[in-house]
Amino acid sequence: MMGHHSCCNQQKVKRGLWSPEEDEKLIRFITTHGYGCWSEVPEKAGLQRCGKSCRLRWINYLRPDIRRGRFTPEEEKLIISLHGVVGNRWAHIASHLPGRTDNEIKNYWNSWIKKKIRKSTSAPPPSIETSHINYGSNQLELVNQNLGTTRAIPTQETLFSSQAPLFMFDTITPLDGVLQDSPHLNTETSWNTLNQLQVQPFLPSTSFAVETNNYLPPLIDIMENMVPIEVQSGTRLEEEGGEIAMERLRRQQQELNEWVESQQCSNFVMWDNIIEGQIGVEAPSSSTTLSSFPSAL
DNA sequence: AACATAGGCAACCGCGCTATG
DNA sequence: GCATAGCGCGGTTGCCTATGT
Repeated sequence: MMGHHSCCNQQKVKRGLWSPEEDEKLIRFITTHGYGCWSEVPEKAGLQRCGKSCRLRWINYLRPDIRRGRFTPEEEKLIISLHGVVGNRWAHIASHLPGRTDNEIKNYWNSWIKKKIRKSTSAPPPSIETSHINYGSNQLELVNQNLGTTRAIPTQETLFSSQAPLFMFDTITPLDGVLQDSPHLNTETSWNTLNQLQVQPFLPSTSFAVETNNYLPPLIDIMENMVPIEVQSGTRLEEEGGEIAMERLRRQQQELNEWVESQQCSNFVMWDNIIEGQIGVEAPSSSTTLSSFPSAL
């Protein structure tokens, strides 16, 4: 039996809460040596913990860029909105909130949702039937199947002010390197609500948000057919692979634009953001409508 | 004041994926 | 192709504190 978690099978591993001394040891070790292999960290750092525990402690609590304290209303809205789209994919949601961990968001959601459910027992949320969205249950199934999770249809609490459903997805591979030199960064990247809320989207990849009047199986198809763009982070256009990736990106963009046009979307926004703030993308004050959305990169 | 209960949070567990040999 | 190890993720537990009785 493949030694399940042999890292934790050692006899003297300590468990439970971390003491300040242990924290200090871990911080000192990681900040001087970094972490290549977590399983080696405890021994080298002089800790009676398993590597997994060290990793968790570092990721969720000790790392310097962690953001602690209460969630802001903006963060809360973003979480609610994202949860409506991707469901319980906490790590994915966390990737949109710089400095927040999946664990923190999950805990927050679990507390929050309990309250919400309790409160709403007297006034249940509108059912799908009462919303204006028109789609068949088979389509819903299709979407859930394709996207892997069952999710709420986000009608009530999306970041957008309208009642149209919001869909959002990321390209599979980070594009930061390619986009560094891309003219596309000069487009009217738009995310009105985020801008209004002064939330800086902070994603590991290019993302699209589509607000539609219709339901979305065609978009799912596009997503399914998207080819991962594999370019090392930091690759520039003039370097090997840059052109090809850019071409693929253009093609994807075009497909998406075509689809958006065919769907009479009420709104179509797209934003980029770049890891570690290498490039800041300023969102304009108002959302770019389809008609003014630049079709070319 | 003493106890019970609920909520918030940090940490753990087990599974699945990936890399390596 | 198989075995193994490490890591990341989502679900879950359990401790501590605040609040209620």
